[in-house]
Amino acid sequence: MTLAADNPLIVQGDRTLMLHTVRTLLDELGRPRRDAQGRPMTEEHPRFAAARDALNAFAELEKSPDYLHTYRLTPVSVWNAAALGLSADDILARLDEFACVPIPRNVESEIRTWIERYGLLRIERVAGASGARFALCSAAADALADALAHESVRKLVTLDADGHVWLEEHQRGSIKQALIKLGYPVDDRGGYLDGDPFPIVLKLATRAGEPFAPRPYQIEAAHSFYRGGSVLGGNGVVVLPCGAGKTVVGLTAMSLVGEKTLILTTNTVAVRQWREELLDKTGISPADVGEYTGEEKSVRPVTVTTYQMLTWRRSKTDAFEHFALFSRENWGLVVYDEVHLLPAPIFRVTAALQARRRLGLTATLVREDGKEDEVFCLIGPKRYDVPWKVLEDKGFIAQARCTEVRVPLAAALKGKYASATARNKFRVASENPAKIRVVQQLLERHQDGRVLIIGQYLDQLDELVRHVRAPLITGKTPNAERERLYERFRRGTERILIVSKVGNFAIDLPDANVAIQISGTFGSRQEEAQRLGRILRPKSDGSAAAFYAVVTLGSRDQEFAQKRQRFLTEQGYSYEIIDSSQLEASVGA
DNA sequence: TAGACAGGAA
DNA sequence: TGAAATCCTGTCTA
Repeated sequence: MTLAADNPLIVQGDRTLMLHTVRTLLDELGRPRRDAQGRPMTEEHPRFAAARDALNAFAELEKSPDYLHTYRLTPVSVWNAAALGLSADDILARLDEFACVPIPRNVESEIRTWIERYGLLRIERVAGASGARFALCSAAADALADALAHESVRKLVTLDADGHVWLEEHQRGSIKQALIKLGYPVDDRGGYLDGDPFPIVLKLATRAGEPFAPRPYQIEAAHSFYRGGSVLGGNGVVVLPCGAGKTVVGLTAMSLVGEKTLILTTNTVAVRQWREELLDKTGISPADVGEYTGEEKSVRPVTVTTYQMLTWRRSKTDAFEHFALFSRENWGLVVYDEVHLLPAPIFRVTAALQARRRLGLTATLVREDGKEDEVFCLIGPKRYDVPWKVLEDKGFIAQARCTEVRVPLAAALKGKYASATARNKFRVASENPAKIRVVQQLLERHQDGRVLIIGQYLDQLDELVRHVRAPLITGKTPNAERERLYERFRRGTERILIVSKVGNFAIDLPDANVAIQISGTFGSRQEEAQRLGRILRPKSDGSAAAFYAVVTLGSRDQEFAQKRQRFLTEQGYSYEIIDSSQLEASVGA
């Protein structure tokens, strides 16, 4: 089907894509049908879901209000598609298939240019008498000349009399960074050093005696990364939803590489979880798994550490003391857990590590700091991605119903809101005391639910504790106490937990099936995804999970809630919007 | 020698 | 846009 007038997509000259989510129902005479109140009736656009899934591979969702979603084509979004094997014709065919107006010429040519640029410049390893050398080359002489016209590139290379362009091995990363800024994503065929061999086999049963095998998509993801060990594989990012078992993808990749491995994580809880998983699901002996943290600094064939450990320094001007870990062993693979959080200094070391295999794992490739291009050129392209909804359909993650509950601000607080500075408006709206009543109603609705209540402001959470009988966990709660409360929640002794931002990080509460978010960070898409992820572990009875975002009606809070929801909307989740009075009615009924 | 806690960094 | 949580190291106590 091509260019049908009732298609849902408009491609605009500024590279934005507008996608209609609904269409108006018409009567036999072609007039809008109206409901009892005389309002035009709508239904979900029949091609919306298919279009959304098609666009997901090469465009980024920007805005998702009710009726019209906006996507953007960016160089990185298109290069990721190129790395997945899509051609310009594939992309244009998909746009054509869903468009209701012609695709602007300039967009077509830009897509072609971007796709052509992917791999136009290559880094090749050239064997020589005195060891391997690395050359920057291209089938297109003018592209090479264009790149060399920039000082940022030329200062990193040497030219010989024959016009060959040579670079030092350790400059592979820097040159790729410089070139991607110029719009040239380099195809690095320089290959990898072999790390010290360290065979890793996956076990067929966990220590608890339960059968274990990676799921089909986990195996596929690991193979998409490794690709038979050729120079075309061996680096890149695997994107999987929270709760879909990214660690197992890491373990499978490690077993394919079979060399000493360095694993980088965000915090010590995650370090322990990786260690547990390694011992539970692989044949590695406890003596071969090292933990390199504040408490213990052991370096073993498989070593797990934190980003903070590596980026620690005495003062701003001192050196990064623990960077040496990267060269302490002949690592064959470096795993970057939660790669969307990778801090700037780690990019710097990674730039010098281009001869090591690198695997990035994340649930959300979007970074709020816009450094997607650095992830792209230093870790690698997106190698594998499964839409959340697909895993949901197959039962690997729980179904989730998302609801946004809008609560008015009491008249007494309207003045305070109006007179607050722009930056305080968000907080005043976020801390709307009327949200407490909503929480109580939601708790009534889910009387048997295992509920997490998540908030951003400690004052607000303290206030909530006075009305809802449940323990509160914040950053100040000692680790032992946290563990005790999590354990009580798992056993069912506690049915409700109130958590601050600690709830964003690795906490493993498989039975939680209701999450109520009463406040969140300004517009963090990945935070919203993490929070939903907390309740996505499949339930033993196969039941659905419920996610509520409680926001103040018509306020900054509501605006930012929409921004936060963008990522999940892109994944196919839709938020039902209700206002608090409806909730009152439904609970009463 | 473990644990608790303060202080600094990003 | 700001608040909160994190981690590390170093020091103190028992």
